[in-house]
Amino acid sequence: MKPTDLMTVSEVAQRGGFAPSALRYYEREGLLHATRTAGGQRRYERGVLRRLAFIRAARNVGLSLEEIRSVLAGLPESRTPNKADWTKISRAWHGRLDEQIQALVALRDGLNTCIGCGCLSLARCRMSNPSDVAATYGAGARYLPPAARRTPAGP
Amino acid sequence: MKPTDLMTVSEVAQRGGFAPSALRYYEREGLLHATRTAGGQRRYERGVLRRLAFIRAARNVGLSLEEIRSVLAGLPESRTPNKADWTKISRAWHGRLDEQIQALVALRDGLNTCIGCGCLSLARCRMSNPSDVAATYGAGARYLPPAARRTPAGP
DNA sequence: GATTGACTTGAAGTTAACTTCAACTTGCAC
DNA sequence: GTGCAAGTTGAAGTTAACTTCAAGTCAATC
Repeated sequence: MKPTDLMTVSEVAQRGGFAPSALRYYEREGLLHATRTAGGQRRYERGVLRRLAFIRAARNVGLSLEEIRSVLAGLPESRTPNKADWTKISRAWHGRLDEQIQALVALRDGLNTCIGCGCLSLARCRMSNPSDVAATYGAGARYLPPAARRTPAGP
Repeated sequence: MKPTDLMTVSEVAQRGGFAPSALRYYEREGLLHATRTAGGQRRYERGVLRRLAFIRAARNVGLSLEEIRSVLAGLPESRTPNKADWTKISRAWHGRLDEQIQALVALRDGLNTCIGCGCLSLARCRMSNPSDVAATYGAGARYLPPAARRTPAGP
């Protein structure tokens, strides 16, 4: 609890790989919390880095900030989240990743079929049939987004 | 080339699973072409359905419209694209899908490690380390986007 | 105690991929 | 030949996830 444990916004930005503006945005959106100095400047506890690591990973997996927010809301506020807290959350991802991998494999194999038959037919091709898309991947499923491509905010 | 082969915008929207506004948008962006009636209304040839199927599949795989546009630009304008034309394009996707699957598997396995060690450490966890993200997945890689979740435009 | 670089806020801007709107025109059925 | 559903356009609106800006404040150093 030494004050030296606290980090400024630019320090966190640097170490966490996010732009300061993103940190402020995340705070407004309720994903992050910062204490304040007497003068009103943000000071972050070390735990924020783990939180940011989690946020980045979640974004890479395709979760929206809103989803991440609600997942993070499951963390205990009363104490510093421990290994078990994080593990519980992470475990849920495993299933999600498995689903995503399966969906992609299905997509690839469907594509093989298409290459084989050269069809890309609207009626049959599972790559693109609109109803198939809904049926195959379900309403809640999401996949790795362009976010994964973004360069983590640099200088 | 019978005029009866031509479809109206709402017919294509219905059959292709896109909203009419999306079709007009795609046309503005150079992904689609439509002939016009004397009065200026759009009429689509049957081939547009295959093109739309391709666009949908590409979107599901995470390509931006810009990328799709440039891929589609590789199709011959002088003749109706044939089986071989589409196959050539589709083949390139196979590699892309393989890459995406590999990336996801790496992510999942990294996550296993994290669950095992409970770390989610910024320094070590390949799930979230900013530089790892860039290094592991490369600048050009993209993954399945929220687009896959969207319901294909309905009534 | 003055300098100055880092920090603050709210508001507005950005991008992709569309959708919605208003005002007007076509084209097919009767 | 008329009625009206369906089509047309350009402009503006939408959403997520931020960034940028302007105008001003803080805090660490000299």
